[in-house]
Amino acid sequence: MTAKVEHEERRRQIAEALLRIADTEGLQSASMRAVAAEAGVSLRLVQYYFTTKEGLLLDALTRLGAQLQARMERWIGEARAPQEVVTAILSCILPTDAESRRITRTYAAYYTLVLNDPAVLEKQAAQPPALLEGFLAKQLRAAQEAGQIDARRDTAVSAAGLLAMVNGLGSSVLGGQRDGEEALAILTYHLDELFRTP
Amino acid sequence: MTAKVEHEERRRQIAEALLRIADTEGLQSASMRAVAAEAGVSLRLVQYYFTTKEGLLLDALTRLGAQLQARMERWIGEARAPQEVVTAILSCILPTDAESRRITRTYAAYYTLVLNDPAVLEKQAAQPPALLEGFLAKQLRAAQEAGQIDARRDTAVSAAGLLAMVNGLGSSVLGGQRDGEEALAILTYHLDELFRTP
DNA sequence: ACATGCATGATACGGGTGTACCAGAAGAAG
DNA sequence: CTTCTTCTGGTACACCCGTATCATGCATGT
Repeated sequence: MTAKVEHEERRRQIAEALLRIADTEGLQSASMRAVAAEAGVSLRLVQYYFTTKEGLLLDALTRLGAQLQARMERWIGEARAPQEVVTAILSCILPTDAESRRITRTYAAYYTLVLNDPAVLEKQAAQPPALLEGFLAKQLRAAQEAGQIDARRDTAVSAAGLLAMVNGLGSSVLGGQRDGEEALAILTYHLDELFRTP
Repeated sequence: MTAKVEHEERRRQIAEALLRIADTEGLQSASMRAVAAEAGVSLRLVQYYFTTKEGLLLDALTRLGAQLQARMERWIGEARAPQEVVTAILSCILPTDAESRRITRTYAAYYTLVLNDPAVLEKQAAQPPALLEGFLAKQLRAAQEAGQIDARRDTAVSAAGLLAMVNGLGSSVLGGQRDGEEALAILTYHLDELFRTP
């Protein structure tokens, strides 16, 4: 057979074309024909590799999640101290550079789609945020036990609040209300506030 | 003539039909025909009162903004103390009851639309958040001068952070990650944290 | 009473959508 | 060499979209 790698490679090529369109023109502009044109293949091929549009959307979303996770791991790097890890995770989500801007924008595009699609994408997409929040809370707890955070703080609630804040900051950046630098400054301010033992 | 009030009444009726659809099925399902059906009028009428779809979208967005502002003023009520005002404003945005859920969902629907429409809706929609943030910052500053907030806090940055957090919390509620009560709890926790003089 | 203008209804048009169908290449298996 | 599976291209279908057009009602101002 013509090797399975080529098959997967094609799928990747097409799915990434979808993501590119979702980033630049929004998901509603990502028709099958537009994706095919962007990927440089025929409409039939898109149909062949992903039978339905929903399949394509789902696959692309999975890949987007993988990209974000890869970025996070890259940003964490060799950081081991909880404070550094938390800072890395949170600030790498903010749309400060081209890559994060792209990822955030595309996620935002998917967000609206998920809102009005009962639960089709639910199982696929609803887990990362919950897992991430748990991981974050664990890091904060570790920092707290190391004496870097006031013992009276509730680490779980703090983690949820920080994540929500980063999310909201990202929205404001995408909406053009402020730029990435300002958003990052706001985040670091609150992180400094948290990591302070009186 | 048949009185201008009827004209405006019709516009309201149609625009609210649009908002109703945007809430329940998303903005992408709000076609002219669907809006007409929802409002119980003919397609031609929708065209007549709002010549173009963009006009309808814009008008409905303006009304949505007015609804949110009315809700905020209602929630502020007779509260005058800065802490109460801030708490009221922030918590009334969270999707905890039917009305706020509706408003938040509809705003979210518009958000994606604004992201990929260069600047058509910009002037119309980009001002409220900035104004609100300024107002919030002013309230925090007042509370700080009254000694209810640690003097070392940066009120402007805190206001921005809180607003972003509420925004993010709203998204998580809409996404089904947690319910309104939990979100409110997270918000109150951070407010209590802020309004505390060591 | 008639003409004027606003309000409404029915329908048509061009275009874009997701998906289905049919017909061939190309290469492996017998 | 033939046969069969995997892959690719072109095209058609039914549907929905926003908008434009034509025609009619109906109340009013003179």
